[in-house]
Amino acid sequence: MTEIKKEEEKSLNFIEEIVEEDLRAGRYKNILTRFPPEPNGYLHIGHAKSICLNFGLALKYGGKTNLRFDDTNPVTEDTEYVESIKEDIRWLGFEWAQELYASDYFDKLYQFAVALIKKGLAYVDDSSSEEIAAGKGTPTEPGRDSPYRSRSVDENLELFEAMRAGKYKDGEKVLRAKVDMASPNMQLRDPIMYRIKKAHHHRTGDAWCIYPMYDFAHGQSDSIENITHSICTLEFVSHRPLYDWFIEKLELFPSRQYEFARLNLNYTVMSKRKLLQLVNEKLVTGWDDPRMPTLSGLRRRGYTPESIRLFADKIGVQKRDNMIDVSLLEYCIREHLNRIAARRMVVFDPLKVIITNYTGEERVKSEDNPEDPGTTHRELPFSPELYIEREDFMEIPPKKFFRLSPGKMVRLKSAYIIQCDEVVKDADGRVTALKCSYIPGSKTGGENANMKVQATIHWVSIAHAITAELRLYDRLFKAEDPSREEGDFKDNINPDSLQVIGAAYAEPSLKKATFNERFQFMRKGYFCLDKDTSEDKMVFNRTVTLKDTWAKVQKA
RNA sequence: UGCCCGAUAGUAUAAUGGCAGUACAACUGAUUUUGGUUCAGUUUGUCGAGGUUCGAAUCCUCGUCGGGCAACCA
Repeated sequence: MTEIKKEEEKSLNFIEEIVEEDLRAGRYKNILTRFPPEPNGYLHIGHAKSICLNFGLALKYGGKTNLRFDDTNPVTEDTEYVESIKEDIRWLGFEWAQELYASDYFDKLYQFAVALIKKGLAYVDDSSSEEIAAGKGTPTEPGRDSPYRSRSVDENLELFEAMRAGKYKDGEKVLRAKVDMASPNMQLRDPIMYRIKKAHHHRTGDAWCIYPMYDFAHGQSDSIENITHSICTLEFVSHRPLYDWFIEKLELFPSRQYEFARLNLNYTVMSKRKLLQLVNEKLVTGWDDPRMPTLSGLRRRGYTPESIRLFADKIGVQKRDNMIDVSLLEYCIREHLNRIAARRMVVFDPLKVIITNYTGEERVKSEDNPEDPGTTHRELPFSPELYIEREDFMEIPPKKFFRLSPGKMVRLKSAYIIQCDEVVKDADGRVTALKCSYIPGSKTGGENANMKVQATIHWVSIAHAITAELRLYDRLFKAEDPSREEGDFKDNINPDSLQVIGAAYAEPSLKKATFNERFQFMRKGYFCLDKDTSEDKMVFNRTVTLKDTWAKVQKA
């Protein structure tokens, strides 16, 4: 009940306000949104913002969302991308009403173009692209009319048909809208509607050699589908008058365009061009490299759909430029993983502990998740030879060091309290082992279980441990805003963004890990199995570290 | 030097002319068999100058700053 109340009290973003007003005024019975990716790359966290907005709006107001591929440029697009995009949207947890393609409308769009020619609102231009660019003027000076601007309707009809029939080479002619070469809005200076591209299209094959431009495809596609709210990013604001112009002149369903600010994340690049460069130049292993901000990368890294939806919800929707702190994303994934991840013990950098007063072997019980009131438990083998984390011991501890040091006691998680009696070193003075004694009865439920010690550390039994490769990730870029730095953005790549631990020692229960599971390696972070796992080697990715206040204390 | 969009703590985001609030981050402290979690608390803000008004983050004017627009890309 309080949950619902909270939901009601939450304020609306500006697009929700528009939708509610439209619904209240009875402009639409139901809303219809669309997510319109171009299938020329993989989806990233920025797209997730748009997906959550478009699908979330429809869900909230009882409408629907179409998935429409904006496939009007055959040279950059491919079905490989279509498939990955569909997979990513489904993974995020959304279902589209219809799967559509701008290329579904090529015939219709051609008819629309003919209609505009007949109205004297479009013309074939023989100018070269350089001439057209020169004729556009600049933002501060008006453009000049093309010499072909006043061709007759009949001539335009004939030429456009010839364009379609393949009589001209690429670049020889274009179809332009006749709007206003002197408009202060550059988008309105007779924008190109169609260009010649003798290229194979991933869906229409070689049926067409002319392809509509974005501006002549997007709004019309929206109209054909009866999209009520066409939501895009801010760089299209200046296109809106053109969007409306085509719809008005063609007398189509009046879809309306609304713009919001795209997501920027610090220490991250988000442009498709730059991400493609990282992949092509092998600076990452692929689109799904766990350091990439792509949805496939985040998925492989161990991010959950819930965490990304939470993130999208928390960042909100506005029109001002923003730079979101990655720590918010990290908060969102920790928030989810803390609730669902099974706790396991894994030693990254082993230091041998010999418990001199313990013989034999036993199994100790440990809860899988203390956050879960109905948590299950597992049994861990305990024996006199253990590994603990090397960083959990210091021969000469600084003031605030709570862990093991000579003469000090710590608890071994879910097992006994031990005391360090002796430090074993090799010839170089490096600590090779610790001789400790355990406190009998200090195990959970024992008579000495309530003894206070300053720390509880994780451990594994050497005889029972299994090994696994661990991949630890850090931010891919050193600079907060890599694309804003001087020079090449790639100069700001963090050389330490990947750290591989070839063989960490894990409790044996991890042998049964599956790809869907999420784990918290206690005191070390959240992990999931990587697809590189094979019969003879398990590989885990660190999704995110735990919050580490000790690390902060150390730095200070 | 044209047109358009925008400006609220470090970062985001509310307050729709009436007490500037929330989250993340940061910092205290409590709890804790994870230096995790949880809980309590602290610090930090309306871009500037005028105007309208009993009252302005909100409306108006002028600035300032940031962003977008001159692809046969989307």
